[in-house]
Formats: sequence, C-alpha cells, structure tokens
Amino acid sequence: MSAIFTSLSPPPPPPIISFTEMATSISELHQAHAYMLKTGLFQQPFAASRLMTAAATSSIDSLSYAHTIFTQTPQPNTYMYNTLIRGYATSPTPNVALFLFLKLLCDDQDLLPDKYTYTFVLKACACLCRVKHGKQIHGCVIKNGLSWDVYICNTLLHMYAKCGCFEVARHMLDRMPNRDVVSWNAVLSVYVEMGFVDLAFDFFSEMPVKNLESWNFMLSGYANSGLLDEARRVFDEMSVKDVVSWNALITGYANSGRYNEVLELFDDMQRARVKPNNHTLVTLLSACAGIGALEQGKWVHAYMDRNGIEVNGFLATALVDMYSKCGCIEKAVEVFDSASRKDVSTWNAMITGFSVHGFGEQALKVFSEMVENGFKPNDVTFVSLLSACSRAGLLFESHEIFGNMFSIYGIKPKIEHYGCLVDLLGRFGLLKEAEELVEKMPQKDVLIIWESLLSACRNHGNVELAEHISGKLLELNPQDNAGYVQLSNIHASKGRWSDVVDIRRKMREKLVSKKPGGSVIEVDGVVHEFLAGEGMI
DNA sequence: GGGTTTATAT
Repeated sequence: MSAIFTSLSPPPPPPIISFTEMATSISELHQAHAYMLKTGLFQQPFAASRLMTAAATSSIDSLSYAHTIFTQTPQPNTYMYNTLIRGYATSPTPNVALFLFLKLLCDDQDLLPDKYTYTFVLKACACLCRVKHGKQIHGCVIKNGLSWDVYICNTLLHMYAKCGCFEVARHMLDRMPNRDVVSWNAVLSVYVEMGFVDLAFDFFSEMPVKNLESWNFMLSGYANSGLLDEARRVFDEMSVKDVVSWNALITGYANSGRYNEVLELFDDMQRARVKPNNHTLVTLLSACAGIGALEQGKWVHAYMDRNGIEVNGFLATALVDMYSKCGCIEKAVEVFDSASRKDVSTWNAMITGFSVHGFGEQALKVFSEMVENGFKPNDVTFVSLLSACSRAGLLFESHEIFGNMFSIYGIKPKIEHYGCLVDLLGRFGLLKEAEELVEKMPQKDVLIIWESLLSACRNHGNVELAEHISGKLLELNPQDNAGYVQLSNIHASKGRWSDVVDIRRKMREKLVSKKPGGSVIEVDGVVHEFLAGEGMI
C-alpha cells in the first residue's frame, strides 16, 4: 500500500529548492546557485526558475541577480519570463519589462506569452503611461482569445485610466461581462492618484459594488488633497476599517501639519484595537518630530522595542529624524549606530541631524563613512552637507563638496545647493563672491537666493548692494514682503528714518504685511505654540 | 510542478 502511494505522489523537490526558498540573503542564494552549478541541477529549467524567483520576489529583492540567472539559463521557460517581467514592472525601470516581452515574442519562437505575461507587461505599460504599447498588447490579448480573463481586463482598465484614457476605460468597463469590484477600483484608484477627487467621488457614488479598498481609495483621495473634513466624513461612514484606513487619515492630518490631532487619532486607533504597522509608526514619528513631542516619540520607540519591530530603512530614518529634531542628538546617534539596515535617507537624516545641531565636522565624517560603505549620495545629501558647512562656517570644505558634487557624484546643483553656498559666503561677509555665484547660476532670478544675499548685506551693513538687490526683488515680485522689510531694516540700522517711513507707507499701500514668526515647544509632554511678540498660549 | 488585478509612505 505504501509502495503504491509513494509511486503515485510527485517526487519531493530536491532539498536545495527548499533551501533556496528559505534564503534570507543574497549570499545564501549564491551558495545555492554554486551548488546547483556543481551538481548540474542548474541545467533543469524548474530548478533554475525557483532560484530566480527567490531572487526576484522574496524579501531579498535582487532583480539584477534574478536577471543574471535568467541570462545564464540555456532555455528559460515562460514562467521565468513572467517572473522577471513582473519584477521589472514594479521596479524603477519598467521599460525592461517591455523589452523582455518583445524578446519573448521574437527570440524564443517556441515560447508563447500566457495570461500571466499579459497582466505583468500591461502593468509595466501603465507605469510608463505607454498607451500605444498597451493598445498593441490589448490586440494580442484579443487575438489570443484571452479577453474573458478578468485579471487581464482589470489590468487593461487600470492601464487605460493611468494613461489618461478615461473614456476608453469607461467604455470597456461598461461592456465587461464579468467585471468585479477590482474593475471599478482599478479606475477609481487612478482618479484618486491623479488628485481628481470630485470625479473620484462621482465615480465612487456610482459603483454598484464597493469593498474596503474602494473606501480606502476615496478616503486617501480626500486626505491627500488636504480635504480633511471630507476624509473624516468618509472615515466615519465606513462600517469596516483596517490599518490602511487609519493610516490614510493619520497621514492626511500629518501632511497638513495638524500633529496634535495625529497623536489623538493614534489614541483612538489603539482604543479601536487596530494594530499599527510600520507606516503608522513612521507617520507618528514624523508628527512627533514636527512638534518636538519628545515624550510621545520616545513612547513610539519603546512600543517598537516591546513589539520586536526591527529598526530598519524608513523607521530608522524616522527615529533618527525625530530624536534630532527633538534635541536629542545622542539618542539619534545611538539609533543610527544600532539600526539593522540603513538606506540613503537614513544616512541623510544623520547628516542633517549633526548639521542642525551645529556639528559640521561630524556631519562630514558621517558622509565619508556613507561613501566608504558603498552608499550613493543623492541631492538631499548635498543640501544637508552644504548647510552643515554653512552653519558651522566650514568655508573651505563647502567649496570642495560643491566641486565634487557634479564631478564625482554626477549631481547637478539645484537652487537649494546654491542657497546654502550663498548663505555661507554671506556669513563670512564675502558678498562680492556671493553675488558672482548668484549671477553664474543657471537658474535665473530666484527670489529666495536674492533674499538670502540681501539679508547678508543687512548683517554686514552693505547698503549699496542691498539697495541694488531690493530694487531687483521688488521688480521681480512687488507683493513680496522680504524686499521691503529688509530694505527698511537696513535704512533703520543706518538711522535713515525718513526712508523707513517711506517704505512702510508703500507696504501699506500695496497691502503687503509681514507674517509673524512662530515656534513650538514641548513642556512636560504638552506641546505649546508661540507667535513672535505674543505670550504663552 | 508554481503565480495574477486595485494598495496608505521619511
């Protein structure tokens, strides 16, 4: 009996395949790869495809390694093509998915795309907004008799909507015999993504079926457009809510700077016994950073410790940012050093932390470590570095960094980078050099840059240059108050009171007013807000 | 042999 049973069951997969599927790092996959090459197992498409899938889809997520395995496989099957096309469709380079689809059609004559291939390649078309290619593939779908497949149709709907062809999508949706809730969601999600909330709401009201995702789309549409009352109304109307619903609302409040409400919502969320996920925690931490709510920030950190949540990527960045914005640079360093995984943003957050605390040298040191560890700095890195130099008065270093930015790292300086340099030169009173730099900028007549230079003129009492720049600023934007305010301040500092009165009169005539500055501080776990010239609220 | 559509984010 047992012999018959054994002969009927499929043979168990070789143990190496189970090993491949459990691998948690590239080096383990490399070991499996080496073993397969040594034993000849790699020649079997099934084994090779399992290895490739592990590289392309698991948490390891190494698409380029998956592609290498694909290239080394003598006769890849459709499954392998599909896995790779899917991987590229959701990567930063979806055009490779299209290229692979063409390769499948042209190079491998004995292979045919199947229904899975179409869903993946259409997804790539949607990401790239290539409706022309999408239509051609739609033609292939019809020709191959796959128009009945609801997965393919839903991806087609999404593709047409994403490319702005809402009428085509609508036409298709109305004629789909087997449409389901995902079909409606596929179109709704695009209205929401593009910020067409009114159209989204009309469409949403018309939907004959709705699920939790539909409600979440509508909710996040309002929340992302800053329409918090509408978002709240949708949220309150929902009979079932999940962590995505809570996150969407919380993120909406956080993006509008209503941080106290963020923390209140989080309390409600806990009372509703919905378990926060990493997104929730990241948003909470950024809210804490925004109002300097150290106690709540520490609470989130402790919550992570208690629940064994790994401090990596997003969360490590959010924690470093929170601690440094709340004034605890030592805690920020501690979190940074012990983070299990860092990405470019985590390094940037640490550099920014040192920068705002005035530790220019440390910021530069972290940058060297970042490069030594093989991370590629981005434009944000250089804003942080240059502003670190500016705050710490590191003139020589800033020139070197600014020079290397393009020549070594290939990053073109943006307005922010020039802004940091102008600020630094201004602090040193090198107004002539600063002016020359501004004149050399490829971006012309940027208000904020001239304003920065103007304030340097004020600090160093350079009236002529200040007058020249003020004139320029008022010419560029007569409603801009910085020009008026700074110029009147300069006149005041020189005791030229009649000029001051004159400028203030002009400001009143044009109804330009100066907005008061403000600040927030946490005392005993409560956040207080101040406006310039006011007492404690 | 196995897998698919819509998805909040520093």
